[in-house]
Parts: sequence; C-alpha cells; structure tokens
Amino acid sequence: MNRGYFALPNTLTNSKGLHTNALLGFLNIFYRIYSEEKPDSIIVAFDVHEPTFRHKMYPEYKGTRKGMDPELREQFPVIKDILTSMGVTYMEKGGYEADDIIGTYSVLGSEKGYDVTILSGDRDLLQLATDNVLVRIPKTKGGQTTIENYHAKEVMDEYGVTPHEFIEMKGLMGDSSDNIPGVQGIGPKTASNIIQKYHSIEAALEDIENVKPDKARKNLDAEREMALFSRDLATIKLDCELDKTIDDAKVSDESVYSTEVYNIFLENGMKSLLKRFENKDISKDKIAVNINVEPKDIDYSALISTINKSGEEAVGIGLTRIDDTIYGAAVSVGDDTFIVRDDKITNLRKDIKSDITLCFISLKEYIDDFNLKEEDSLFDASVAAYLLEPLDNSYDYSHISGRFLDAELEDEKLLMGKDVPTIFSFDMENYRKLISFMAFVANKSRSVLLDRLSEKEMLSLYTDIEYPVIFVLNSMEKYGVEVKKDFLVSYGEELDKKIEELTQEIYKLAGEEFNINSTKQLGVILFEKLGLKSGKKTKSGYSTSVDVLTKIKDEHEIIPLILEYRSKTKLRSTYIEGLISTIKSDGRIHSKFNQTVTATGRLSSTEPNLQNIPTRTAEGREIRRAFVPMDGYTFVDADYSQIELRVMASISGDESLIDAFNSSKDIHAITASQVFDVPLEEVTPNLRRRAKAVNFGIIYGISSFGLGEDLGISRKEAKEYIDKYFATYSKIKEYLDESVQSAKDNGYVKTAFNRIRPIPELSSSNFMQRSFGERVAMNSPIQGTAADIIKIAMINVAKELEKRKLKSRLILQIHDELLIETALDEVEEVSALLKECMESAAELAVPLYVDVHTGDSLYDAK
DNA sequence: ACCGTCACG
DNA sequence: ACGTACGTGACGGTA
Repeated sequence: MNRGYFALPNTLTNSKGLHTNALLGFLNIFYRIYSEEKPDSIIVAFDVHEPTFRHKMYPEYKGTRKGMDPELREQFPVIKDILTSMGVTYMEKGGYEADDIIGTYSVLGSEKGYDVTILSGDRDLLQLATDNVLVRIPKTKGGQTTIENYHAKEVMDEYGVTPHEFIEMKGLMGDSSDNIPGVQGIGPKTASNIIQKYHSIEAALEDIENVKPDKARKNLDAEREMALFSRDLATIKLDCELDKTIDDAKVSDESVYSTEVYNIFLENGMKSLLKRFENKDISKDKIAVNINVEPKDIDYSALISTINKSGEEAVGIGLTRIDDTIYGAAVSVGDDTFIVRDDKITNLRKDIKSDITLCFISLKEYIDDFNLKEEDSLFDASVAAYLLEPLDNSYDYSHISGRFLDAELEDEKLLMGKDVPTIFSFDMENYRKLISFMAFVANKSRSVLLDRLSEKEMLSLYTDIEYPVIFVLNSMEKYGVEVKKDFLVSYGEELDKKIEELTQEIYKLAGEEFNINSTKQLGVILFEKLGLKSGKKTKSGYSTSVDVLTKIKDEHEIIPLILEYRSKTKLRSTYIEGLISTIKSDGRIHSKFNQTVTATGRLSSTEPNLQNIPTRTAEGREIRRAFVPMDGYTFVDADYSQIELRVMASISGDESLIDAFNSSKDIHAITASQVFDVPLEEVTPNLRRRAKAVNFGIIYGISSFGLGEDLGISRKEAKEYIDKYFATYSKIKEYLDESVQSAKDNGYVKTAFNRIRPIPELSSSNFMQRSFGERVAMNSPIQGTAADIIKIAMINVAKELEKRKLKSRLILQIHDELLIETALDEVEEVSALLKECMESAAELAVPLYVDVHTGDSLYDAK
C-alpha cells in the first residue's frame, strides 16, 4: 500500500473523493503476481497501529517516522473490504508487525512443504529467504514495474551474506527508517565486510582486536550491547501465535474475479483494473441504477406527443454521429427511454413545448444540426459539470454519470469497440444501450447540476456567462478565418532552403550526420563528443532547451546554428505544414474553441490552436500575414491592456497600485519608479524590465527562485525585489496571503464572478506539490477573473453586432484579445463598439483599457 | 502514451 | 537534497 501510494500520483481520486492510488498500486501488483503464480493460498498481513513487542524492548523504535498521510490512511479500510470481497484472507494482530506475521507463515509453509512467496516492498524481508521461500520485491523504474526475485542464493550473490547473516549486518549498520541505532560509523559496506568474515556479531566480538578498520573496531568494542540489541530488534519473529492456518486461506479464480469484485472496482472508479476481467466468464451487467435498460422504439410523432403530454420539465437527448451524420437518437423522458431512428429527430427542439428544457451533453456540437438558439430552453450538462469540477479531464456522458449520478455503464471501448463507429461496424444492441445511457445522463444530471451550481452561487455564472458563450463559440467556429495557403507554401519553401543549409553546416561542425531533432542524439553530440558544458538534466538525459543552449552559445559555433534550426523547423512543422493541413475547402481554418478544458476558466483552441500563432520574433510573426479577412472585409483587433494586473489591483484594493494605473499608462515603468525608488523620468529600460518581471511574477504566485531564474539574478537578490514590491504595495501581499489561506480553508479559490478552482495540491504532504498549490491559489482568481471578463465582453460584442444587424463577426479570442472580421463600411462603428463592449464588461476599481487596431492581415492588425 | 521542446497569453 | 514561476496545444522522438 505504501509503495502504491508513493509510486502513483496522490491526485487520483474517485467520484466520492476517496484517494485510490495505493489501492490501485496494491491491486495491480496483487493481480499480476496472482496470475503469474496461481497460488493455492494467500495471506495479506498488515501492521497494527499500536505498540509492538519491539516498542517494549525499545520505546524509540520507529521513532523517526512521521505520521501516515491521511490520504494513505483512508485507503486501508477500503483495501480490507476489497480483500474480503475477493475472498483473500488478511491478518493483523496487536503486538506484532506485518513482518512477523509474514515470517511466521513463511516458516509454517516451509514446514508443510509448500513453495512460499513473500511479496513486499521492504528489503528487510530478505532475511526470510531460503531455498524454497522466495522474496519478491517490485520496483518501479521509469514507470515500468519490474520484480526482483530472491531465494537464499540471490541474497548471497547480491549482499555476500546469507539471509540469516543479513540480520547480523543490520545489527551493525542499524536502520534509520526504523530508528534502529546499530554501531556508530558502521554503514552497509563495513557491516558487510565484517559479517562476511565472521558470520555473526558474536564471532566478531570474540576476535575484536582484529576487526578492521580501526574506527569500526573502536566503536564496535564500545557499543557491544547496542550491536546485539539492534540485531535482536531487526530480527523478524517466526513464532507468532496466529489463529488461522495456511489452509484456511485458500483462494480461487472464482473469488478474485467475481462479479462482486468487478462491481466494487467499477463503483470506486478504478476502471483500469476492469481489463483484468475481460476474458473472465462472469456477469458484467452492472448498468445504471434507475435506468430503464430496455429502451422502447417509437416513431417520431409518437415521441413528440409523449413528451408533450409527459408533464416533465426537461428531457435528455443522447446521440452520436455516425460518419458525420445523425441517424437517430435516444430521448430520456422521466423514467422511460425512447429510441427514434429517424432524421426528423433534429426538429425535436421546435416540435416539443417551448418550456420543456432539452438537455444535451456538449450542446455546442449539436447547435447547427438541431437549429438551436440561445433563447431556446436548453441545458448543457458538460458545461455545468465543468463549472463544478473544472479539473476533470472529460465531461462526456460516462464522466458526468460517474461524478454526479450513481450510475455507470460498461466501458464504452468494451461496448463499441475501439474505433469510431461507422454505419457498417457497430453492434446495434450496444449502440442502443449507449445512446440510451447518454440520454439518461443528460436528463437526470440536470437537476443535480443545477442544485449544486445554486449551492455554490454559480447559477448566474452558468446562465449569464457560460451558457451564452456556447453560442458565441459555435459562431466563431463556423465562420473560421481565411488563410492564404499560397503564402504559407512559399514561406515554407524559403524555410526549407535555410533549414537544408543549416543542417549541412551542423553536420559539418559535428563531424557526423545525426538527427538534430532528437534531443537524445543532440545531447550526445554536444555534451559528449564536443565536450560542452551540460546544464540541467532532464529525467531521460541532458536538457538541450533554449535556456541551456543560450548559456553556452559562445562556447561553440554549432550552438547558434542549432537554435536557428530549431526555430525554423518549429515554424515549418507546426505553423506551415500544420496550418496548411487544417485549411478547409472554403479556404478557411475552423479551429475549435473548447470551453471545458482549462482549470482557470480560459478558453482553449485546438485543431489547430489559433491562440499561439507566433508574434514574438520577426520571422515567426510573418506567419500572421497569411491570416486575412475575406473580400470586402478588414480586421479590427482589440486587446486589453494589462488586464490581469488591473484585476489584481482592483480585487486587492491596493491604493498605491490603483493610483499607479490612474497616473500612468506605463505600469511597468511606474512600478519600477515606486519599487526601486527613483523618479519616473529616471527609470532606465533595464529597471523597467526588472519591474515588469516582478509584475508577472506576482501574478504567477511569486517565488524568489522563479524570479531569479527569469531575471538571471540570485535568489537572494530576487527576494529583495519581492520584499520591496510588497513593501510598496502592501495590500497586494495581504490579498495574496488571504487567497492562499482561503484556499486552505475551503479547498478552492474563486474569481470575482464566482468561478471556482479546487486546489487539491494544498493538502498534499509533498512540499513541492503544496508550494505549487499556493502559487495556483494566488494566480487562479486573477487569471480566472480576467477570463470571466473577456467572456462577458464576447457575449456583449456578439449581441451588439446582431442587434445592429451588422455583417461583421467575431472570429477569434486570444485570452485578452478579440478579432472581428469587419465589413469595410462598418469599420468605425465596429471599432467603437468593440472598445466600448470590452471596456465596460466589468466595473473595476481601475478602468479597463483597450487598444484597437485595424489591418488587412493578422500581422497588420496588431 | 509520454517526454522534451517551443509557440502563445 | 529536492526542484519550482501561472495557463494552454502541437510537434517529433522515443519507449
């Protein structure tokens, strides 16, 4: 359990909030060994949390141990229940440790002539190995579990001592984790040498004058008692009184692979274990509670009248596209589920009473098929679920049901096969089950989600911000943006030439041809062959990142060439080839804007990502020339000036920072002036640069390490900057401290519009994780509030364009920036409207300021 | 599927 | 001694 807990991320939790990493680690290794060994009997031994006989010998025994993490502790009762269901005997006994129970059974088993296997993460158990007692120690190396196997011989090979002598060794070297003292100054090496020569501590003591080295001899002579005592402490007891025999602990395939066990894993969200049941002949029909698993077929008009007569306030729809087409759907009405295989289903919204809410999972995907309007009665379970649990990775039907309903369906992959279903490839029976369950989830989750939103005071966030945004995003995706393929192709050819030249020069300087894109090969060339200084390391070798290479760019002429090669191949693969491949037949790119991805409330953009088109270097910025308005249109682009800093100034109520915003347009310069205490006119570019770095650092949840790294200064110096900043803007410090404190108290932080961000890392026992949680607590309300504000602006812009019947339309959002493809005769009106909508999106203690630009490409509009 | 890298805010 | 600035997505290489 302990191994599993530390080997797997302790962020794994199930729908009830229970941590499952130790359970998963334990059960995975259990099943692996079980299927390998096919044992007749199994006994699982646990420690008991009360003093044992060793504590009576030595009250300081295990005295250095910290208490068990609560996230691990809570998993013990669960594993015991699971073992019981699996028909596996477990044993714990006051006064004994698990090791003693294991030792005793290993002897009992041997006496009966059984082959005994001990499975443990603890090397102490090696003392129990014999010719027929095998000790198996699983190890995780780079994510792979390998198991080291020890009979007596392998212990001998590795340690040079017999298992029994292993105890003598421990007596000499002690064990810091159990707080066994051993002898001063004797570690594993000396202990092993002494025991190899004498085979026991007593024998060494009898010949004490010849024990080497000198230090060991002196200390051992002085600490005779302690050595013997330590050995006794380290000796596993082999004669515990236990009330079960090995034959009482029989196991069978039937009990460890039972339907009951399958369902326990399902209910606890431990889906990865289910694949172990794939070829087992048991019933796996645990499907949702309360769901009518026998959907009724019905024709479309009958469905409409059933719904309209049902008296339900909401119905749910479940469907998937098959080869891009909707052939029918399941509809959940009260406790019934109906299947209609008729494409008239896409008229459903207009054919049912307008006050019956139609519930979808991922509403945005179906707006066009069903001709849905914002003012229709609709519900999006995915978006609602995202608001409540913004850290989840998915908001599809199975995740929503797992999280918000006590219902589960078989794994979709098992049900439908791995591939996307096509009209020829799916199993009708399973398909019916699937869409019925989807409809059920869409319908039944609604009231749960709305209640929870209301409890958290997030209803208005859903209704007034997220729901309208769904329609804005749909429209942006539909319009897309025109991209000049020819331009990209010719720019790509230019790059090709330069990349080819660079490649040849790099090969020449390296003295051989290799794959420059392979960090592994590149690391060998730079740091071994050419002998350059390697900076930080990564998990799998040398780091060759920009900051490492920049530090050594003057050391060898190959380095600048590699940096240039990198930036050019990046442009080519991601922004030339990548973008070209996504241009649709209308000459436009229709990127997806995802509303349920980020932890903070921002949008994300995929297929392709249009939120990271290059701008920082001249060469990369060229790509933006390819993004152009259609004929008769131009671009109007507007971005918020320093929105996150303004949000922070406003929420914290820091008068100095608020005044700073009111008195100067250049916030970094005025920060420099105030923090470094020089008149505004005397702020040098360098001073301003540092102040800017501090401003960003503050938003990210400042650390002296991070700031120091960014500015290339010492941590100490960075710390001084931070202290000065907080002295100047004292309410900022108070505000950030409060954010962290409230996150610790509540488990989450909130934006100004009540969007929540849970921070499970704050309760971690790991320092790094906890520190990360603190930075998140500082950053999320700021980044999240800014995200809320621009969403409000988007809604208002879209409304205003529609209200005024303008031809112009919003086509891109890049976090603090909006792009409108604007009809030429609407430029002035749109520019004014855009600025006004964005600046009035929220009322802060400092004004929101927006810069507006126009241009005939994305390059020119910024 | 994951890592390292690098593009953006 | 560890190993970090916050939030994303796409690519090529590697296992």
